[in-house]
Amino acid sequence: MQLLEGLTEAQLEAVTTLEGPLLVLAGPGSGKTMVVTRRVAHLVAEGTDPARILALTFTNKAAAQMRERVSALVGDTVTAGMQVSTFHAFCARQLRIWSDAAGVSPNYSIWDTTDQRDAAKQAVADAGMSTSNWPPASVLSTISAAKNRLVDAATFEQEATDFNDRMVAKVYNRYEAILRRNDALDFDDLLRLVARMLLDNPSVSASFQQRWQYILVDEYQDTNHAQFIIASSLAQSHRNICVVGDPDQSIYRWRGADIRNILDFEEHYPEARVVPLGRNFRSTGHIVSAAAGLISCNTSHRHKDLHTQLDDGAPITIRTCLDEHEEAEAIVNHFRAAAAQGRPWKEMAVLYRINSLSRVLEDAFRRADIPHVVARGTAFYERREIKDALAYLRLLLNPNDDIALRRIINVPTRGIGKTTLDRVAAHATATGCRLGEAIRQPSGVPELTDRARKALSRFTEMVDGWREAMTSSLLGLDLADVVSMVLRDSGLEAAMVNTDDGEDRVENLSELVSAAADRPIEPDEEGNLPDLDRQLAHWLESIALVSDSDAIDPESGAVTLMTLHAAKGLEFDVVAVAALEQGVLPHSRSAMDPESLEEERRLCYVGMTRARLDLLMTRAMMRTHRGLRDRTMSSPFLDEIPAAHAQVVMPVEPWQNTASSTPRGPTLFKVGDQVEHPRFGLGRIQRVMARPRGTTATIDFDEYGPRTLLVAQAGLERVGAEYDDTGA
DNA sequence: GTACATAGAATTTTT
DNA sequence: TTCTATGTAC
Repeated sequence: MQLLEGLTEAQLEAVTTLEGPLLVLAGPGSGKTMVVTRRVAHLVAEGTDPARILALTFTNKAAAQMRERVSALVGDTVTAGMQVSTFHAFCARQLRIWSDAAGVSPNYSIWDTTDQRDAAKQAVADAGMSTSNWPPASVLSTISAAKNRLVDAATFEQEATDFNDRMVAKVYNRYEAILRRNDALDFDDLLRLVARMLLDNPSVSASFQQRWQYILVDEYQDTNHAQFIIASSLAQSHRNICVVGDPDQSIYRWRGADIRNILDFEEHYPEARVVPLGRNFRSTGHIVSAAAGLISCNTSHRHKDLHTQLDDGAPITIRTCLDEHEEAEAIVNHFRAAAAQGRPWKEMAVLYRINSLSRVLEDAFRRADIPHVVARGTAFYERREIKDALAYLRLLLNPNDDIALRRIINVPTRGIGKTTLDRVAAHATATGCRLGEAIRQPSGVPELTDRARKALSRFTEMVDGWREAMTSSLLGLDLADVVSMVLRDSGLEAAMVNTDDGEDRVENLSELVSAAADRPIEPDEEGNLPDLDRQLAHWLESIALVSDSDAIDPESGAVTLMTLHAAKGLEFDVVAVAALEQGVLPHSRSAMDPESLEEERRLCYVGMTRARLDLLMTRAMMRTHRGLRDRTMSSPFLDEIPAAHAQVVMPVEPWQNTASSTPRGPTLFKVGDQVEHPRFGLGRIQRVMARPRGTTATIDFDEYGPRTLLVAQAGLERVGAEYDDTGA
């Protein structure tokens, strides 16, 4: 049978073990995706009803990929019945279906990180604490960790022993109250409430287990406690649970991932079959050995090393550069050389630890005219006008969502300013009603001016008008109609027209309308089309759960720039990992804690193992961060890579480049001079260096940014008088 | 009530 | 560097 062809013994075992608990330990490049998809296809081919299969992943992209690959094997009529979903999307959907059992409104809002921070900030203030001593973001991360362990506010308060936890407990209580009052859930709630429901409600749990008889969990090493509870509850009776993962690729500890879930799988399921896939089919020998050498420095690394039967290939390159600009240039040149040998751009990627590094790299690729995309799927939905539009829609579904309400009640300005809102809010608090209700009764608030009352009434009429239009079967609106109606009536669109970048914004808004029109409409469990409210809820939900890695399009024909986290699960012919510096990779925030340092090492390992043929690792000796230029120290990880597999490249003539060391001789240029270049136009010299091929100057061009050129060949002209200030 | 300016802070990764 | 929050002028 075709499904079982060309597999190694281990892979075959993983594909054909259909019943009972199964742990697949899949090293990078070990054919994990192929094994998983064939196993699902095999399950269906053996007569399992696809509707009984539930596959859970971490990203939408992984879910889409799995659905696609299984379809390719068994046809999409079969996969249509299958549930392939991310944990969060699965939970979000189940909570709308089982809202009564879970104790939430079916129209609940999902609050994103910004909304959460606003709520936490308010909670800190309500608790009488100062937001400077208790930064909302840090309090939130403690709360998030508690939620992921299924510890609610009351339990957290009971268990809080030290001062810090006791203070956080006060915030946690109030934060939860705010969420509840607003019919809002944060990301952690989605998992937590489903886990709680499965634990506490036997009939719901039974119904879930009846419905899905085969559970598959991808990236199991990254599951947190809530996800563990969900997966094990689902498999409780039939124990048909297959988990796939690799402890060496666990990189989400900071988000509550508990590596013990995968390490202790055999304890939870003593009858489990364990299939290690350690042979790498992806990368050439030097790359595999370099990565294996690095990961062997982790004390948590217990499994057999990765190995390959492919050729050795080329050693990896470890390159030290002078600064981030030269680093970006080195990567560009490296990629250009690979392209000259016939490698397509889409088979190349630059990986970095922190998003802020993308800028310099992006500039370099743009200047070099190389097609490139930065993986930032959430960027579109973070634009102000889009967030505003979505807030209107959220409010339409959930009138109790104060954060949405406050965001748009005066956008565009309609005379409902801070004073008015404060008065209404004070009144609402005093009378114990919600803000959303209070603005509907402006006459009940004595402090308001007539003008403010009128403005509030107009706002209410507008929203009510939309609701009516939505429920009117006569109009027969679809979701895209609703979106454009809101954009038009709210004045959001019209207000854009006169702003400086108005055209782009109007375009973004119409893109949002197209997105509403193009979104897939899934029929519900009974095969009926959901009503407009439900469609809106599903759409907003899918938007809330978009991630950066969702934007990666393998067919785009461009170099991909992304974080190391976003790169998990992907592979490329040529990979550059940038900024291997102390404090960046490993990140400075991991320095205190040995376990975090190990996670940074795993992150580096994940990055290295993305490369099939060619791996470049770079670091800069100087780097500008938050506007400050600093010397850097090399990452300890570079020293842990076995020398036999790496070729080390150092800068040719470092440190002849300070302002005082202007070379003597025929050079007419020195640091700070304004010069003109025939192609790049005006710029200012930042640096002059003696290099083997002649004197070079690094010039910050007004139009093209910094470039390093050979003075003898560049045809530079000095412009204007000499300046005393160097402008730097 | 609104728009602009200036001071100050900024946690890395993400559902 | 870039964003945000707060204060000031209209």
